[in-house]
Amino acid sequence: MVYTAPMKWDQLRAENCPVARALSVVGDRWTMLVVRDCFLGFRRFDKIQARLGLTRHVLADRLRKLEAAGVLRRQQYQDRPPRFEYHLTDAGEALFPTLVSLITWAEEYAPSDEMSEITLTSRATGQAVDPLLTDARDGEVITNRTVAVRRNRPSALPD
Amino acid sequence: MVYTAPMKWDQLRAENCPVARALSVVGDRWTMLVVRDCFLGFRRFDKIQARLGLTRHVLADRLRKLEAAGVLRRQQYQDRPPRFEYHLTDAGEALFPTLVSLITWAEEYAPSDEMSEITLTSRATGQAVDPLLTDARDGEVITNRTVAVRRNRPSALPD
DNA sequence: ATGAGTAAGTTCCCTTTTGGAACCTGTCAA
DNA sequence: TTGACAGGTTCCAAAAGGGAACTTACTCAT
Repeated sequence: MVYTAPMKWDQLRAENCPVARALSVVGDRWTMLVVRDCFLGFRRFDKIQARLGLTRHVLADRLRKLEAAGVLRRQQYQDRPPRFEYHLTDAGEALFPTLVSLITWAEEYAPSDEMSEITLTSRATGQAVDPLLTDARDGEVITNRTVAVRRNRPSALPD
Repeated sequence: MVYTAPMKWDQLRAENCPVARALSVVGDRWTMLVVRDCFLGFRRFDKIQARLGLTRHVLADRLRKLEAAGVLRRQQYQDRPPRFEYHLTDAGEALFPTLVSLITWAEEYAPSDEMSEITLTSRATGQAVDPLLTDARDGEVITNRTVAVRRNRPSALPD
């Protein structure tokens, strides 16, 4: 068997596959939930920790990594003692479609008996939105049937 | 402080938030990479293990969980000894927009120096596609500026 | 018939990560 | 001066993960 170097999680960001690189930033168990709370407007350590129920040092670690990855920006809102809020950067806000696609998937394939805790509404009309992934060039719907994920050569991964 | 029950990872699927429910299925470090390989047509244990470099018992565990979640379906392709392939179900194929949004994000915000290992091309034209999330009702582009993520009451999580 | 190869796991041991709880620092208000 | 608030850090025990070997049940070339 032709053996190619295994992909270690902590060096995933150097990988050539964009999926691996994205997951090296947001692929952690808690990270997308932290990002969700930032989109919901929760920006402070204690608030996010209480909402998510993760331990404080894991949250501190995730916030550091998200800041290092350029997804969050730490913004001081008081001196003495210095206190910070975590704001989404442009890169962080660009995760919105990912968050939306997770919501859309769960509403259909992992439903809850109760009413969902969050909804997506148009800021212009206030109406619920119905997210659909399309091709910007011609407006065609993007699904696994209409679009192919293809591997390019050369790849670090086995065929 | 009003304390609400912390969210344990293994009971995340019972949560009321669709993001949490989606992540209880695909929020693991390796799971979306397994799904990616299924979209690329890699369906067998050894192949996926060699490509991802994760340990065999972790892969076995993830495949079991993805099957239990209805994302993958185990399909026997030979008897004596019985051997199986892992195929995406409808729920699995419905993760395509999530995968695409991760790819799109990484290409812009976590670029690699080399050419990306995978690309998205139209099955009809063979051309590269330019994914864009829109509202199916009126075709408006969905971003954090045009669409609000809102919390509904009642919620299990603190305000 | 013998040994190597294929495929899909399981088992073992050790390291890393996480969970849970307490502690620390600086400030303000009662 | 005691307590609350905010954002961490530190400690220990438990859980998850990495690495490698082992198992089962075949096939195929020597």
